[in-house]
Amino acid sequence: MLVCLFLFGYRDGMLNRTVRQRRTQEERSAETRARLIDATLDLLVDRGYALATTTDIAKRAGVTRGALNHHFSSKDDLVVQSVNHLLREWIGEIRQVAELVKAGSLSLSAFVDRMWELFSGKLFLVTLEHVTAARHNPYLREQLVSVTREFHAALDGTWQDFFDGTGLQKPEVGAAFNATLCLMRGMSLQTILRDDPAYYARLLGFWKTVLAGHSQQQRTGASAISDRTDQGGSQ
Amino acid sequence: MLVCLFLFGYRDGMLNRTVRQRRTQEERSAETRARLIDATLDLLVDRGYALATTTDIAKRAGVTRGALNHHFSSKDDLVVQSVNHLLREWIGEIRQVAELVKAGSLSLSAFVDRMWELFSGKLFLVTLEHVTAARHNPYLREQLVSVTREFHAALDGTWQDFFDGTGLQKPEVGAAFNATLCLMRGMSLQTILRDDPAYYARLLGFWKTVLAGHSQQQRTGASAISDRTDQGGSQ
DNA sequence: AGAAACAAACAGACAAGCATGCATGTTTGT
DNA sequence: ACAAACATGCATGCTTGTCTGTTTGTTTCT
Repeated sequence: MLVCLFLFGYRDGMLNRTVRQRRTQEERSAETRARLIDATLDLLVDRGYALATTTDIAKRAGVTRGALNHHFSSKDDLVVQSVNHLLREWIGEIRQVAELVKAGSLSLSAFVDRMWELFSGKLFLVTLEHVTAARHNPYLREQLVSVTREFHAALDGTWQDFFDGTGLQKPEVGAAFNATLCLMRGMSLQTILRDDPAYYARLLGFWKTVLAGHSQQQRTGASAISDRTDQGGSQ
Repeated sequence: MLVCLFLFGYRDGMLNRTVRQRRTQEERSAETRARLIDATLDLLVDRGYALATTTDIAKRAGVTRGALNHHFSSKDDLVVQSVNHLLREWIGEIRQVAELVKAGSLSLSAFVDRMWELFSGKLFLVTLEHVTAARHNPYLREQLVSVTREFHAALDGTWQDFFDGTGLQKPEVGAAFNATLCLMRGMSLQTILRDDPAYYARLLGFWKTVLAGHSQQQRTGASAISDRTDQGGSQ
Protein backbone atom coordinates (compact mmCIF):
# COMPACT_ATOMS: atom_id res chain seq x y z
CA MET A 1 0.00 0.00 0.00
CA LEU A 2 2.78 2.37 0.87
CA VAL A 3 4.37 1.34 -2.42
CA CYS A 4 1.20 2.28 -4.22
CA LEU A 5 1.17 5.74 -2.77
CA PHE A 6 4.78 6.19 -3.71
CA LEU A 7 4.28 5.05 -7.27
CA PHE A 8 1.11 6.91 -8.06
CA GLY A 9 1.66 10.10 -6.18
CA TYR A 10 -0.39 11.59 -3.40
CA ARG A 11 -3.74 12.37 -4.94
CA ASP A 12 -5.84 12.24 -8.03
CA GLY A 13 -3.81 9.62 -9.81
CA MET A 14 -5.94 8.02 -12.47
CA LEU A 15 -5.33 4.59 -11.05
CA ASN A 16 -6.08 5.61 -7.50
CA ARG A 17 -9.64 4.63 -7.98
CA THR A 18 -8.61 1.04 -7.48
CA VAL A 19 -6.69 1.60 -4.26
CA ARG A 20 -7.84 3.42 -1.12
CA GLN A 21 -7.93 6.97 -2.34
CA ARG A 22 -6.42 9.70 -0.29
CA ARG A 23 -8.91 12.29 0.90
CA THR A 24 -8.58 15.49 2.87
CA GLN A 25 -9.52 15.50 6.53
CA GLU A 26 -12.55 17.57 5.69
CA GLU A 27 -13.72 15.11 3.10
CA ARG A 28 -13.29 12.17 5.41
CA SER A 29 -15.03 13.96 8.20
CA ALA A 30 -17.88 15.10 6.03
CA GLU A 31 -18.51 11.67 4.65
CA THR A 32 -18.63 9.85 7.96
CA ARG A 33 -20.86 12.53 9.36
CA ALA A 34 -23.17 12.17 6.41
CA ARG A 35 -23.20 8.40 6.71
CA LEU A 36 -23.95 8.62 10.40
CA ILE A 37 -26.77 11.05 9.82
CA ASP A 38 -28.27 8.87 7.13
CA ALA A 39 -28.00 5.80 9.29
CA THR A 40 -29.59 7.63 12.19
CA LEU A 41 -32.53 8.74 10.09
CA ASP A 42 -33.00 5.23 8.75
CA LEU A 43 -32.92 3.60 12.15
CA LEU A 44 -35.16 6.27 13.58
CA VAL A 45 -37.71 5.26 10.98
CA ASP A 46 -37.55 1.54 11.34
CA ARG A 47 -36.66 1.07 14.99
CA GLY A 48 -37.77 4.21 16.70
CA TYR A 49 -35.89 6.54 19.00
CA ALA A 50 -35.46 4.21 21.95
CA LEU A 51 -34.43 1.17 19.93
CA ALA A 52 -32.07 3.03 17.65
CA THR A 53 -28.90 2.39 19.64
CA THR A 54 -25.66 4.14 18.87
CA THR A 55 -24.07 0.75 18.35
CA ASP A 56 -26.54 -0.10 15.60
CA ILE A 57 -26.29 3.34 14.06
CA ALA A 58 -22.53 3.07 13.83
CA LYS A 59 -22.80 -0.41 12.40
CA ARG A 60 -25.30 0.71 9.81
CA ALA A 61 -23.14 3.66 8.86
CA GLY A 62 -20.18 1.37 8.46
CA VAL A 63 -18.10 3.17 11.07
CA THR A 64 -17.22 2.41 14.66
CA ARG A 65 -18.79 3.83 17.76
CA GLY A 66 -15.55 5.66 18.32
CA ALA A 67 -16.04 7.62 15.15
CA LEU A 68 -19.59 8.38 16.12
CA ASN A 69 -18.49 9.58 19.50
CA HIS A 70 -15.84 11.70 17.92
CA HIS A 71 -18.28 13.60 15.75
CA PHE A 72 -21.27 13.80 18.03
CA SER A 73 -21.11 14.45 21.71
CA SER A 74 -24.08 12.28 22.54
CA LYS A 75 -26.84 10.24 21.03
CA ASP A 76 -29.25 13.13 21.38
CA ASP A 77 -26.81 15.42 19.67
CA LEU A 78 -26.68 13.01 16.76
CA VAL A 79 -30.43 12.74 16.61
CA VAL A 80 -30.95 16.47 16.74
CA GLN A 81 -28.45 17.15 13.99
CA SER A 82 -29.89 14.39 11.87
CA VAL A 83 -33.42 15.66 12.14
CA ASN A 84 -32.27 19.20 11.51
CA HIS A 85 -30.53 18.03 8.40
CA LEU A 86 -33.63 16.28 7.12
CA LEU A 87 -35.89 19.19 7.88
CA ARG A 88 -33.65 21.67 6.12
CA GLU A 89 -33.54 19.42 3.12
CA TRP A 90 -37.31 19.48 2.98
CA ILE A 91 -37.38 23.21 3.43
CA GLY A 92 -35.43 23.37 0.21
CA GLU A 93 -37.96 21.11 -1.38
CA ILE A 94 -40.75 23.37 -0.25
CA ARG A 95 -39.08 26.40 -1.71
CA GLN A 96 -38.99 24.63 -5.03
CA VAL A 97 -42.70 24.04 -4.84
CA ALA A 98 -43.09 27.70 -4.02
CA GLU A 99 -41.47 28.56 -7.33
CA LEU A 100 -44.01 26.45 -9.18
CA VAL A 101 -46.79 28.11 -7.26
CA LYS A 102 -45.55 31.58 -8.11
CA ALA A 103 -45.33 30.56 -11.73
CA GLY A 104 -48.96 29.54 -11.45
CA SER A 105 -48.25 26.14 -12.90
CA LEU A 106 -49.76 24.09 -10.10
CA SER A 107 -53.39 23.08 -9.73
CA LEU A 108 -55.05 22.80 -6.36
CA SER A 109 -55.10 19.06 -6.75
CA ALA A 110 -51.43 18.86 -7.55
CA PHE A 111 -50.60 21.18 -4.71
CA VAL A 112 -52.46 19.11 -2.17
CA ASP A 113 -50.88 15.95 -3.51
CA ARG A 114 -47.47 17.55 -3.18
CA MET A 115 -48.17 18.33 0.44
CA TRP A 116 -49.26 14.80 1.06
CA GLU A 117 -45.95 13.62 -0.31
CA LEU A 118 -44.32 15.77 2.30
CA PHE A 119 -46.34 14.25 5.08
CA SER A 120 -46.36 10.64 4.14
CA GLY A 121 -43.14 8.77 4.30
CA LYS A 122 -39.82 9.23 5.99
CA LEU A 123 -40.19 12.83 7.00
CA PHE A 124 -43.27 12.22 9.05
CA LEU A 125 -42.01 9.10 10.74
CA VAL A 126 -38.79 10.77 11.72
CA THR A 127 -40.50 13.79 13.16
CA LEU A 128 -43.02 11.56 14.87
CA GLU A 129 -40.26 9.71 16.65
CA HIS A 130 -38.59 12.97 17.42
CA VAL A 131 -41.71 14.58 18.80
CA THR A 132 -42.73 11.66 20.96
CA ALA A 133 -39.21 11.43 22.33
CA ALA A 134 -39.12 15.20 22.82
CA ARG A 135 -42.16 15.01 25.05
CA HIS A 136 -39.94 13.63 27.78
CA ASN A 137 -36.58 14.97 26.73
CA PRO A 138 -36.04 18.68 27.29
CA TYR A 139 -32.95 18.82 25.11
CA LEU A 140 -34.66 17.32 22.10
CA ARG A 141 -37.65 19.52 22.63
CA GLU A 142 -35.58 22.64 22.88
CA GLN A 143 -33.56 21.89 19.80
CA LEU A 144 -36.63 20.96 17.82
CA VAL A 145 -38.45 24.22 18.11
CA SER A 146 -36.53 26.56 15.84
CA VAL A 147 -36.19 24.26 12.84
CA THR A 148 -39.79 23.26 13.07
CA ARG A 149 -40.75 26.90 13.06
CA GLU A 150 -38.65 27.46 9.98
CA PHE A 151 -40.20 24.50 8.26
CA HIS A 152 -43.68 25.59 9.11
CA ALA A 153 -43.02 29.14 7.98
CA ALA A 154 -41.75 27.98 4.62
CA LEU A 155 -44.82 25.86 4.12
CA ASP A 156 -47.12 28.62 5.23
CA GLY A 157 -45.53 31.08 2.85
CA THR A 158 -46.03 28.75 -0.06
CA TRP A 159 -49.61 28.19 0.92
CA GLN A 160 -50.31 31.90 1.12
CA ASP A 161 -48.78 32.36 -2.30
CA PHE A 162 -51.03 29.71 -3.67
CA PHE A 163 -54.25 31.23 -2.41
CA ASP A 164 -53.21 34.78 -3.17
CA GLY A 165 -55.24 34.91 -6.33
CA THR A 166 -58.30 33.05 -5.17
CA GLY A 167 -60.03 35.99 -3.59
CA LEU A 168 -59.93 34.50 -0.12
CA GLN A 169 -59.16 36.68 2.84
CA LYS A 170 -56.01 36.09 4.82
CA PRO A 171 -57.58 34.67 7.96
CA GLU A 172 -59.54 32.14 5.95
CA VAL A 173 -56.42 31.04 4.15
CA GLY A 174 -54.60 30.65 7.43
CA ALA A 175 -57.34 28.56 8.93
CA ALA A 176 -57.46 26.35 5.88
CA PHE A 177 -53.71 25.98 6.01
CA ASN A 178 -53.62 24.85 9.58
CA ALA A 179 -56.55 22.54 9.08
CA THR A 180 -54.84 20.99 6.09
CA LEU A 181 -51.70 20.43 8.08
CA CYS A 182 -53.58 18.83 10.93
CA LEU A 183 -55.52 16.64 8.55
CA MET A 184 -52.37 15.38 6.93
CA ARG A 185 -50.66 14.82 10.22
CA GLY A 186 -53.64 12.78 11.31
CA MET A 187 -53.63 10.84 8.08
CA SER A 188 -49.96 10.07 8.48
CA LEU A 189 -50.56 8.86 11.97
CA GLN A 190 -53.24 6.52 10.75
CA THR A 191 -50.84 5.24 8.14
CA ILE A 192 -49.02 3.38 10.87
CA LEU A 193 -51.93 1.07 11.56
CA ARG A 194 -53.72 1.19 8.25
CA ASP A 195 -51.94 0.67 5.00
CA ASP A 196 -54.52 1.50 2.36
CA PRO A 197 -53.42 4.00 -0.30
CA ALA A 198 -56.86 4.09 -1.90
CA TYR A 199 -58.35 5.20 1.38
CA TYR A 200 -55.96 8.09 1.70
CA ALA A 201 -56.50 9.03 -1.91
CA ARG A 202 -60.22 9.25 -1.24
CA LEU A 203 -59.62 11.38 1.81
CA LEU A 204 -57.42 13.67 -0.21
CA GLY A 205 -60.13 13.91 -2.85
CA PHE A 206 -62.64 14.82 -0.21
CA TRP A 207 -60.37 17.49 1.11
CA LYS A 208 -59.74 18.99 -2.30
CA THR A 209 -63.43 19.49 -2.90
CA VAL A 210 -63.82 20.95 0.54
CA LEU A 211 -61.07 23.44 -0.14
CA ALA A 212 -62.46 24.28 -3.55
CA GLY A 213 -66.03 24.51 -2.33
CA HIS A 214 -64.97 26.53 0.63
CA SER A 215 -63.13 29.13 -1.40
CA GLN A 216 -66.13 29.33 -3.71
CA GLN A 217 -68.48 29.82 -0.83
CA GLN A 218 -66.22 32.54 0.46
CA ARG A 219 -66.19 34.35 -2.85
CA THR A 220 -69.94 34.50 -2.87
CA GLY A 221 -69.73 36.14 0.50
CA ALA A 222 -70.66 33.83 3.34
CA SER A 223 -70.12 33.97 7.06
CA ALA A 224 -66.81 34.44 8.78
CA ILE A 225 -65.11 31.18 9.45
CA SER A 226 -62.51 31.83 12.06
CA ASP A 227 -63.18 34.27 14.81
CA ARG A 228 -59.71 35.73 14.76
CA THR A 229 -56.73 36.05 12.53
CA ASP A 230 -54.07 33.44 12.86
CA GLN A 231 -50.79 35.08 12.11
CA GLY A 232 -48.61 32.05 11.94
CA GLY A 233 -47.35 31.74 15.48
CA SER A 234 -47.26 28.10 14.69
CA GLN A 235 -44.92 25.38 15.66
CA MET B 1 -53.12 -9.06 64.52
CA LEU B 2 -54.16 -12.61 65.02
CA VAL B 3 -55.83 -11.43 68.16
CA CYS B 4 -57.73 -8.79 66.21
CA LEU B 5 -59.06 -11.32 63.79
CA PHE B 6 -60.10 -13.46 66.66
CA LEU B 7 -61.90 -10.69 68.47
CA PHE B 8 -63.70 -9.11 65.56
CA GLY B 9 -64.51 -12.16 63.56
CA TYR B 10 -63.65 -12.93 60.00
CA ARG B 11 -65.34 -10.25 58.00
CA ASP B 12 -67.55 -7.24 58.10
CA GLY B 13 -67.00 -6.35 61.72
CA MET B 14 -67.99 -2.71 62.29
CA LEU B 15 -64.68 -1.95 63.90
CA ASN B 16 -62.66 -3.49 61.14
CA ARG B 17 -62.46 -0.18 59.42
CA THR B 18 -59.83 0.91 61.87
CA VAL B 19 -57.67 -2.18 61.51
CA ARG B 20 -56.45 -3.71 58.27
CA GLN B 21 -59.72 -4.92 56.88
CA ARG B 22 -59.97 -8.41 55.61
CA ARG B 23 -60.75 -8.65 51.92
CA THR B 24 -61.39 -11.57 49.66
CA GLN B 25 -58.65 -12.69 47.33
CA GLU B 26 -60.65 -11.36 44.45
CA GLU B 27 -60.97 -7.96 46.01
CA ARG B 28 -57.30 -7.77 46.79
CA SER B 29 -56.37 -8.91 43.35
CA ALA B 30 -58.78 -6.55 41.64
CA GLU B 31 -57.51 -3.57 43.52
CA THR B 32 -53.84 -4.09 42.88
CA ARG B 33 -54.56 -4.78 39.24
CA ALA B 34 -56.53 -1.58 39.03
CA ARG B 35 -53.79 0.38 40.76
CA LEU B 36 -51.18 -1.04 38.44
CA ILE B 37 -53.23 -0.23 35.39
CA ASP B 38 -53.81 3.31 36.56
CA ALA B 39 -50.15 3.78 37.30
CA THR B 40 -49.20 2.39 33.91
CA LEU B 41 -51.51 4.77 32.11
CA ASP B 42 -50.21 7.69 34.10
CA LEU B 43 -46.59 6.89 33.46
CA LEU B 44 -47.28 6.18 29.82
CA VAL B 45 -48.57 9.71 29.58
CA ASP B 46 -45.85 11.50 31.38
CA ARG B 47 -42.81 9.38 30.67
CA GLY B 48 -43.60 7.53 27.50
CA TYR B 49 -43.43 3.84 26.74
CA ALA B 50 -39.68 3.41 26.93
CA LEU B 51 -39.17 5.42 30.08
CA ALA B 52 -42.08 3.94 31.95
CA THR B 53 -40.16 1.23 33.75
CA THR B 54 -41.87 -1.55 35.63
CA THR B 55 -40.01 -0.45 38.73
CA ASP B 56 -41.52 3.00 38.55
CA ILE B 57 -44.94 1.67 37.71
CA ALA B 58 -44.92 -0.59 40.73
CA LYS B 59 -43.69 2.25 42.90
CA ARG B 60 -46.39 4.57 41.64
CA ALA B 61 -49.04 1.93 42.20
CA GLY B 62 -47.81 1.42 45.72
CA VAL B 63 -47.04 -2.26 45.24
CA THR B 64 -43.87 -4.18 44.67
CA ARG B 65 -42.47 -5.47 41.41
CA GLY B 66 -43.24 -8.92 42.69
CA ALA B 67 -46.94 -8.14 42.74
CA LEU B 68 -46.73 -6.64 39.29
CA ASN B 69 -45.02 -9.69 38.00
CA HIS B 70 -47.58 -11.89 39.62
CA HIS B 71 -50.46 -10.24 37.82
CA PHE B 72 -48.87 -9.49 34.48
CA SER B 73 -46.53 -11.78 32.64
CA SER B 74 -44.48 -8.98 31.15
CA LYS B 75 -44.27 -5.26 30.75
CA ASP B 76 -45.94 -5.45 27.38
CA ASP B 77 -48.74 -7.51 28.82
CA LEU B 78 -49.31 -4.82 31.40
CA VAL B 79 -49.27 -2.09 28.81
CA VAL B 80 -51.65 -3.91 26.51
CA GLN B 81 -54.15 -4.60 29.25
CA SER B 82 -53.91 -1.05 30.49
CA VAL B 83 -54.58 0.46 27.11
CA ASN B 84 -57.40 -1.98 26.49
CA HIS B 85 -58.94 -0.95 29.76
CA LEU B 86 -58.76 2.72 28.88
CA LEU B 87 -60.12 2.21 25.41
CA ARG B 88 -63.08 0.20 26.63
CA GLU B 89 -63.82 2.87 29.15
CA TRP B 90 -63.99 5.41 26.35
CA ILE B 91 -66.12 3.15 24.25
CA GLY B 92 -68.65 3.33 27.05
CA GLU B 93 -68.33 7.08 26.99
CA ILE B 94 -68.99 7.10 23.27
CA ARG B 95 -72.09 5.01 23.66
CA GLN B 96 -73.41 7.58 26.07
CA VAL B 97 -72.89 10.29 23.51
CA ALA B 98 -74.71 8.08 21.04
CA GLU B 99 -77.75 8.18 23.30
CA LEU B 100 -77.74 11.96 23.24
CA VAL B 101 -77.43 11.90 19.49
CA LYS B 102 -80.35 9.55 19.09
CA ALA B 103 -82.40 11.75 21.35
CA GLY B 104 -81.53 14.60 19.00
CA SER B 105 -80.36 16.76 21.85
CA LEU B 106 -76.91 17.55 20.48
CA SER B 107 -75.99 20.32 18.08
CA LEU B 108 -73.26 19.90 15.50
CA SER B 109 -71.08 22.24 17.46
CA ALA B 110 -71.56 20.32 20.67
CA PHE B 111 -70.95 17.07 18.90
CA VAL B 112 -67.66 18.21 17.42
CA ASP B 113 -66.61 19.61 20.76
CA ARG B 114 -67.39 16.30 22.38
CA MET B 115 -65.19 14.52 19.88
CA TRP B 116 -62.39 16.92 20.54
CA GLU B 117 -62.65 16.08 24.20
CA LEU B 118 -62.08 12.49 23.22
CA PHE B 119 -59.01 13.32 21.24
CA SER B 120 -57.33 15.81 23.43
CA GLY B 121 -55.97 14.63 26.69
CA LYS B 122 -54.98 11.37 28.21
CA LEU B 123 -56.61 9.07 25.71
CA PHE B 124 -54.67 10.46 22.80
CA LEU B 125 -51.34 10.54 24.55
CA VAL B 126 -51.69 6.97 25.70
CA THR B 127 -52.62 5.70 22.28
CA LEU B 128 -49.87 7.78 20.74
CA GLU B 129 -47.31 6.11 22.94
CA HIS B 130 -48.87 2.78 22.23
CA VAL B 131 -48.92 3.27 18.49
CA THR B 132 -45.38 4.53 18.22
CA ALA B 133 -44.18 1.64 20.33
CA ALA B 134 -46.31 -0.79 18.34
CA ARG B 135 -44.54 0.26 15.18
CA HIS B 136 -41.56 -1.79 16.31
CA ASN B 137 -43.22 -4.26 18.61
CA PRO B 138 -45.26 -7.01 16.94
CA TYR B 139 -46.96 -8.05 20.15
CA LEU B 140 -48.22 -4.57 20.95
CA ARG B 141 -49.31 -4.08 17.39
CA GLU B 142 -51.19 -7.34 17.28
CA GLN B 143 -52.99 -6.74 20.54
CA LEU B 144 -53.85 -3.20 19.57
CA VAL B 145 -55.82 -3.98 16.47
CA SER B 146 -59.08 -5.44 17.75
CA VAL B 147 -59.76 -2.89 20.46
CA THR B 148 -58.96 -0.06 18.16
CA ARG B 149 -61.38 -1.45 15.65
CA GLU B 150 -64.06 -1.63 18.31
CA PHE B 151 -63.38 1.90 19.37
CA HIS B 152 -63.47 3.17 15.85
CA ALA B 153 -66.68 1.30 15.08
CA ALA B 154 -68.41 2.77 18.11
CA LEU B 155 -67.41 6.24 17.07
CA ASP B 156 -68.41 5.66 13.49
CA GLY B 157 -71.82 4.39 14.52
CA THR B 158 -72.45 7.48 16.58
CA TRP B 159 -71.36 9.68 13.72
CA GLN B 160 -73.67 7.94 11.28
CA ASP B 161 -76.53 8.37 13.69
CA PHE B 162 -75.82 12.04 13.91
CA PHE B 163 -75.91 12.66 10.20
CA ASP B 164 -78.80 10.35 9.59
CA GLY B 165 -81.29 13.14 9.38
CA THR B 166 -79.22 15.66 7.46
CA GLY B 167 -79.98 14.31 4.03
CA LEU B 168 -76.39 13.45 3.30
CA GLN B 169 -75.58 10.25 1.50
CA LYS B 170 -73.70 7.53 3.29
CA PRO B 171 -70.41 7.80 1.42
CA GLU B 172 -70.25 11.53 2.08
CA VAL B 173 -70.86 10.97 5.74
CA GLY B 174 -68.14 8.36 5.88
CA ALA B 175 -65.63 10.63 4.19
CA ALA B 176 -66.47 13.47 6.52
CA PHE B 177 -66.11 11.13 9.48
CA ASN B 178 -62.66 9.94 8.54
CA ALA B 179 -61.54 13.42 7.70
CA THR B 180 -62.75 14.64 11.06
CA LEU B 181 -60.88 11.89 12.82
CA CYS B 182 -57.68 12.64 10.97
CA LEU B 183 -58.04 16.32 11.63
CA MET B 184 -58.40 15.74 15.33
CA ARG B 185 -55.56 13.29 15.44
CA GLY B 186 -53.41 15.88 13.74
CA MET B 187 -54.53 18.57 16.13
CA SER B 188 -53.72 16.38 19.09
CA LEU B 189 -50.29 15.73 17.70
CA GLN B 190 -49.67 19.42 17.38
CA THR B 191 -50.78 19.85 20.96
CA ILE B 192 -47.50 18.34 22.04
CA LEU B 193 -45.47 21.22 20.70
CA ARG B 194 -48.04 23.97 20.74
CA ASP B 195 -50.13 24.70 23.78
CA ASP B 196 -52.66 27.23 22.58
CA PRO B 197 -56.32 26.42 23.36
CA ALA B 198 -57.57 29.42 21.43
CA TYR B 199 -55.83 28.18 18.31
CA TYR B 200 -57.52 24.81 18.52
CA ALA B 201 -60.84 26.41 19.26
CA ARG B 202 -60.48 28.42 16.07
CA LEU B 203 -59.60 25.31 14.12
CA LEU B 204 -62.63 23.58 15.52
CA GLY B 205 -64.78 26.54 14.54
CA PHE B 206 -63.42 26.41 11.04
CA TRP B 207 -64.16 22.73 10.85
CA LYS B 208 -67.72 23.16 12.05
CA THR B 209 -68.47 25.62 9.29
CA VAL B 210 -66.85 23.32 6.78
CA LEU B 211 -69.02 20.44 7.90
CA ALA B 212 -72.12 22.59 7.90
CA GLY B 213 -71.35 24.19 4.58
CA HIS B 214 -70.50 20.86 3.12
CA SER B 215 -73.75 19.24 4.08
CA GLN B 216 -75.59 22.27 2.74
CA GLN B 217 -73.73 22.09 -0.52
CA GLN B 218 -74.62 18.44 -0.76
CA ARG B 219 -78.25 19.03 -0.12
CA THR B 220 -78.46 21.49 -2.99
CA GLY B 221 -77.02 18.76 -5.14
CA ALA B 222 -73.38 19.33 -5.95
CA SER B 223 -70.67 17.03 -7.22
CA ALA B 224 -69.70 13.74 -5.71
CA ILE B 225 -67.05 14.13 -3.12
CA SER B 226 -65.50 10.76 -2.61
CA ASP B 227 -65.06 8.46 -5.52
CA ARG B 228 -66.04 5.40 -3.63
CA THR B 229 -67.89 4.31 -0.58
CA ASP B 230 -65.91 3.85 2.57
CA GLN B 231 -67.55 1.17 4.57
CA GLY B 232 -65.65 1.49 7.79
CA GLY B 233 -62.81 -0.96 7.28
CA SER B 234 -60.88 1.42 9.39
CA GLN B 235 -58.33 0.87 12.04
C1' DA C 1 -67.06 -25.00 64.34
C1' DG C 2 -62.01 -25.44 64.27
C1' DA C 3 -57.72 -26.75 62.42
C1' DA C 4 -54.82 -28.28 58.92
C1' DA C 5 -53.66 -28.18 53.96
C1' DC C 6 -53.62 -25.70 50.05
C1' DA C 7 -53.47 -21.91 46.73
C1' DA C 8 -53.30 -17.35 45.60
C1' DA C 9 -51.25 -12.79 46.49
C1' DC C 10 -47.43 -10.40 47.53
C1' DA C 11 -42.35 -9.07 48.79
C1' DG C 12 -37.49 -8.81 48.00
C1' DA C 13 -33.15 -10.39 46.03
C1' DC C 14 -30.58 -11.98 42.10
C1' DA C 15 -28.47 -12.51 37.43
C1' DA C 16 -28.11 -11.47 32.64
C1' DG C 17 -28.22 -8.30 29.05
C1' DC C 18 -27.51 -4.10 27.13
C1' DA C 19 -26.70 0.99 26.06
C1' DT C 20 -24.07 4.91 26.88
C1' DG C 21 -19.98 7.61 27.65
C1' DC C 22 -15.16 7.62 28.46
C1' DA C 23 -10.43 6.70 28.06
C1' DT C 24 -6.89 4.68 25.95
C1' DG C 25 -4.45 3.42 21.53
C1' DT C 26 -3.72 3.71 16.34
C1' DT C 27 -4.02 5.57 11.77
C1' DT C 28 -4.35 9.33 8.54
C1' DG C 29 -3.71 13.95 6.87
C1' DT C 30 -1.41 18.73 7.44
C1' DA D 1 5.68 17.00 14.66
C1' DC D 2 1.32 17.76 15.39
C1' DA D 3 -3.61 17.39 15.24
C1' DA D 4 -7.59 15.51 13.61
C1' DA D 5 -9.99 11.23 12.52
C1' DC D 6 -10.89 6.88 13.81
C1' DA D 7 -10.75 2.15 16.53
C1' DT D 8 -11.39 -0.69 20.60
C1' DG D 9 -12.11 -2.04 25.30
C1' DC D 10 -13.87 -0.95 29.76
C1' DA D 11 -17.00 0.46 33.52
C1' DT D 12 -21.23 2.13 35.07
C1' DG D 13 -25.95 2.23 35.45
C1' DC D 14 -30.32 0.59 34.42
C1' DT D 15 -34.12 -2.66 33.19
C1' DT D 16 -36.23 -6.90 32.86
C1' DG D 17 -37.59 -11.52 34.13
C1' DT D 18 -36.97 -15.19 37.37
C1' DC D 19 -36.58 -17.39 41.74
C1' DT D 20 -37.25 -18.06 46.50
C1' DG D 21 -39.60 -16.83 50.70
C1' DT D 22 -43.57 -14.87 53.32
C1' DT D 23 -48.20 -13.48 54.13
C1' DT D 24 -53.12 -13.78 53.37
C1' DG D 25 -57.38 -16.03 52.09
C1' DT D 26 -59.97 -20.40 51.03
C1' DT D 27 -61.21 -25.04 51.29
C1' DT D 28 -61.70 -29.45 53.23
C1' DC D 29 -61.95 -32.81 56.69
C1' DT D 30 -63.07 -34.25 61.13
